[in-house]
Amino acid sequence: MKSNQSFNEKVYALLRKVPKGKVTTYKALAEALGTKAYRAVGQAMRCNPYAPKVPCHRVVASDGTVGGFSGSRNPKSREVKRKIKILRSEGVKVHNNTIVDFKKEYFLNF
DNA sequence: GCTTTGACTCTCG
DNA sequence: TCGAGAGCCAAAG
Repeated sequence: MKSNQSFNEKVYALLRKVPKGKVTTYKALAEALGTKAYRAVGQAMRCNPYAPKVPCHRVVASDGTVGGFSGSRNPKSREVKRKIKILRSEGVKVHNNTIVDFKKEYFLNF
């Protein structure tokens, strides 16, 4: 299998598979790709060339905490806050930077 | 082509 | 229960 698309693009593809109102984790994405590059997935989000197509806000930590990137460290950015707002709009309940019923909304069946 | 970093995760103390 | 360290892979310099 040749990697025609870059690793990040694969992540975007999987992330795009995530239905609306559901969330996933970096681990799930990495595992789905057949690798353990959890961090590589995050890096793809960091670039996030496909902003609307790649809902990085739907990606959370394995613990279900949204914090982990520019949010906990930069509360002033409150960028995460906006993402949380979107998640709530999608139907995902988020409280205290954490996904409510995370396991319930956890989507790993790509 | 090697080194550094990174929006992570897991295990040990 | 919380904190620190190691491991893993990939992209960028």
